[in-house]
Amino acid sequence: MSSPAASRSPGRPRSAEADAAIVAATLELLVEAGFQGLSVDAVRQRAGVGKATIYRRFPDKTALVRAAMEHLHAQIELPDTGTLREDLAAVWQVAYAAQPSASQRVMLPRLLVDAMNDEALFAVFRSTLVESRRDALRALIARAVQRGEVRADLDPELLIDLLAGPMVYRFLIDGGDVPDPVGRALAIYDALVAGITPARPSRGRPRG
Amino acid sequence: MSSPAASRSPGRPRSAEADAAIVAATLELLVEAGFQGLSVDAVRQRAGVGKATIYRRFPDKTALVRAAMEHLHAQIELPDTGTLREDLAAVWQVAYAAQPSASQRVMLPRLLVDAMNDEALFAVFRSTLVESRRDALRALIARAVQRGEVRADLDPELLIDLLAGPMVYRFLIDGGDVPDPVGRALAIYDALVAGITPARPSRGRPRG
DNA sequence: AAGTTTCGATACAGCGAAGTCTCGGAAAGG
DNA sequence: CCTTTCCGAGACTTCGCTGTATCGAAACTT
Repeated sequence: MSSPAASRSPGRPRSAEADAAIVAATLELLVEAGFQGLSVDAVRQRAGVGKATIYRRFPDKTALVRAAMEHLHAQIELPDTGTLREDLAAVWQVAYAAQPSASQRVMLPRLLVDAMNDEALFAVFRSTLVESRRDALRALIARAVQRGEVRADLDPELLIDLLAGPMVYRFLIDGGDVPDPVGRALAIYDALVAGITPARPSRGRPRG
Repeated sequence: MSSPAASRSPGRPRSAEADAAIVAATLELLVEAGFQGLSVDAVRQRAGVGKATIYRRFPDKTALVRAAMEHLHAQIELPDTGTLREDLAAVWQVAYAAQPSASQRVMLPRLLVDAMNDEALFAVFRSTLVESRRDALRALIARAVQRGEVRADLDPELLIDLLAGPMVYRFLIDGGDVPDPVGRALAIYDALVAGITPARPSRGRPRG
C-alpha cells in the first residue's frame, strides 16, 4: 500500500513556523506601510527568518503579498441591535477602533491604489478588503429590509455605496483624521433616511 | 533714472519657456503616474530641459510638484440647467470625459495617498484637487437650495460628501472602470431625493 | 570685449530596495 | 554515517531614482 504522502521528498521539511511568521509579518507591515512601503528585508527581520526562506516560498514580493492577503479572512462580527442605525454605529465603532493610526485608516485606498498595476493583486485586495466589508453591510441591510426599515425596491449595492462611500471619501480627503467617525456615519444615515428634499407635507396641506 | 527692475542681476536671465515647460511636463506626468511614479528625469525629458534647470528652480522633487500643482487652478465650468439633477449629470459628464484612462480616473485617491507623508504636499493636493471640486458642487447646491430643491437645513458639506463620496469610492474599488458614471451619479442623486425608507404614506391613511 | 549666469545634456555619487548567492548548521530519510 | 533539503544570517549584484557636478554654448550686463 502506498503511503498518503508517497512522494515525500528527502531532506529537512519546510518549517510551518516560518510559514506562519512570514505571513504574519507581511500582513502587519502591509497594514502599517502599504504595498509600496513594504520591504522584503523588513518582513525578514520581523519574521526572524532568512531572506532565502521567503524567496524559496514566493517568487517575488507581489506573490508574497498576494498569498499573505489570502490568509486574511477579515472576520467581521455582525452586530444585531434591532435597528440599522445602531448596527451601523456599532460597525463603524469597531472598524475605527481597529485602526489606531491615521495611516492605517486610509489603508484601503492606499492598498487599492498600490495594486492598480497588478491585476491579480488588485483582485485579492478587493475581495479581502472591500468585498468582506460589503458582505457585512449587505447582511445588515437585508435584515433592515425584512424589518421594513429600508425600502425593498432599493438596490442594496447602491445603498452600500451610499453608506460606505462618504466615509471612505472623508477618510481619504482628511488624511485619516476624522474626529467623530461614528457621529458622521450616523449623520449620513439620517440624511439618507430623511431625504435631501424639503420636508414633504405629511398631511398633504395644499400650499398657497 | 533707475530701471523698474533696478537690481537686475547680470548674466543670462532664466528662461520663461523653461519655466512653463517644466510645470507643464510635471503636471502631465503627475496625472499619468502620480507622485511616486513621477521621476525628475522623465520631467526633464518631456520638458526638453536640463536637469540642472529644474533643480536651479526647485530644491527637490516635492517642491517641484508643489509649485506645479499651484499652477493648476482647475477651472470648472459651472453648468446651469435649472435643476440640480441635470447640473450634476453635466458635471460628471465633463469630469469623466476629461479623464481618458482608468489610471487618471483614480488620480485623486492616488495623489492624496502619495502625499500622506508630506504635510505641505497633501495640503496642496487637497486644495487644488479636492476643494476646487467641492467649491463647484457647493455652488450648485446653493442654487438648488434657493430654488427650494434641497432642504435648507441640510449641511451642504454633508450633501457634498453624499454626492461625491459614493462616486469616488466606486471609482476606487472598480479601479477606475465604471461603465456608466453619469447614470450612477443620477442613481445616487435619485436615492438621496427619495430617501431610503419605504415610501411614506402621503395621504396619511391610518393603518389597522 | 569681459564677466556672469543660464542653457541643454550628461556623467556621476549616493541610496534604498529586489532578488541572488553563500555560509555553517540543523532536521529529515536511507 | 551520508545525502538532501531547509534553516537564519547576511553579503552581494543589479536597478532605478534623487540630487550634484561638469561641459561647451548662449544670453545678458557693464
